[in-house]
Amino acid sequence: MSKKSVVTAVPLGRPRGFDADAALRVAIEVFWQHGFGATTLDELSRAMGLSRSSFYACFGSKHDLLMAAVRRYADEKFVALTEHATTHRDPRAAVRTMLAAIAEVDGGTRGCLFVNAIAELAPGDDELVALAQAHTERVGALMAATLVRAGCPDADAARRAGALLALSMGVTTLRKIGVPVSALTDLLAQADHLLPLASAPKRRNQA
Amino acid sequence: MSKKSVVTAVPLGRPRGFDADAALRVAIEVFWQHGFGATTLDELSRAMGLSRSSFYACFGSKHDLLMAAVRRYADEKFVALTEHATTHRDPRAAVRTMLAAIAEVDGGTRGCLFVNAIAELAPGDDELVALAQAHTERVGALMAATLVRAGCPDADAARRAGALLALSMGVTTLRKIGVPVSALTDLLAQADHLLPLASAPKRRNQA
DNA sequence: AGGTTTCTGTACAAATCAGTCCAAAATGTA
DNA sequence: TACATTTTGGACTGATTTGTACAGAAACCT
Repeated sequence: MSKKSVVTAVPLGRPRGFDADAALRVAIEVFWQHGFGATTLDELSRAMGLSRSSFYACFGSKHDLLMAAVRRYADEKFVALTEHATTHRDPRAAVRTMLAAIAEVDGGTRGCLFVNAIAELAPGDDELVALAQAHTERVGALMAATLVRAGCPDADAARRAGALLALSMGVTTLRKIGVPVSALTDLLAQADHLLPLASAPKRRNQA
Repeated sequence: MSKKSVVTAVPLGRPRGFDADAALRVAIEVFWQHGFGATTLDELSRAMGLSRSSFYACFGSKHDLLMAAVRRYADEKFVALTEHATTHRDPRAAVRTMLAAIAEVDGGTRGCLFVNAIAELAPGDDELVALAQAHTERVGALMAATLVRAGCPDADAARRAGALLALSMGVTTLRKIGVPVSALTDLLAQADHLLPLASAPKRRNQA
């Protein structure tokens, strides 16, 4: 009755000659390097290795592609952060690793694609703002949970997580103007002052 | 011998029919709101109230105008910060006021023109990067000096100042995606943990 | 008032932009 | 092999971009 299988859904006609996933990854790099406005469609399609018509057929528009790129970037980063949060035995170490990841300390002078896009297009771009809100919220929640695990009182977790987030985001901007990595890691280490008691881990009323 | 005075240098011919200073201020607003790439020259000249030829005769180019706008913005902010640093009797209060000023907490959702420009154009724009470096350095030095005045050991002042700077810059980005002001001030108050002993102001070995 | 210098509005130029269209090519199926 | 379906390349479009040229108007100095 049905041709083959409902779930397999073999595409008819000529298959595309490029890997949409790899192309999106390239697009991330290009937007990351040059921003949205300064990137032309020719530059994009050439770097991604596909023609104009294939570009529009697959990605819709320049702005759609940006959204896809930022979304992918944010998702992958969130996955990595979750891993950092759960992998480390010491929650304080987990927080430090997370901060370094958010700050993109070893990502060159491109800064953070997420922060870059927000700074360039928000608050005028509603779609981007919505995505940014959702992503910031989930990362903040993850950070807060890790802080609680490190002994931070629940009432303070959210605001401290927010401060740490802001700190890391600011670091990405400093990186873009050429502040050396050594100074930034040194600077990022100051986050320890926002963590629960340094030397004494978890001093609770237990037994 | 000389016409009138060397320093006065009265301009010959028809005087310009607009206030270049006020026009620059308007340009700051426009760039602040829409960024560099998304702002057209028509939009600029119309908002500034001058024709195309007057625009180019007075400001050179769109990019030159951006540089002038950012420079003016940074200079005025630095003047205000210096005032905050020297006016307050309590250096801790001075720091808090400075942070609020840098974070543009009550500046709407436009964020900070300085951070916006960096995120959009750095690291590709050498001229902007140079300006950003110089400004960041002087603000950092001012902040560090204030921290020292608050009892922070000299060795830590620079990195703590940097952390506070990054924190404030990150807050501007959060503001752009709609995080409410109340949350941000609450979040910014976490900076106290980066200051010398909170409740006990200056516990040194004196007498 | 005359002359000189500078401003100002508009028209113009050349380039570039995002996005569309269409015919040809390539694939799976029958 | 013939058909249906989709991709692909490249030309094309129309709007928009920054920046320039020019001619007339306006102000200052002598």
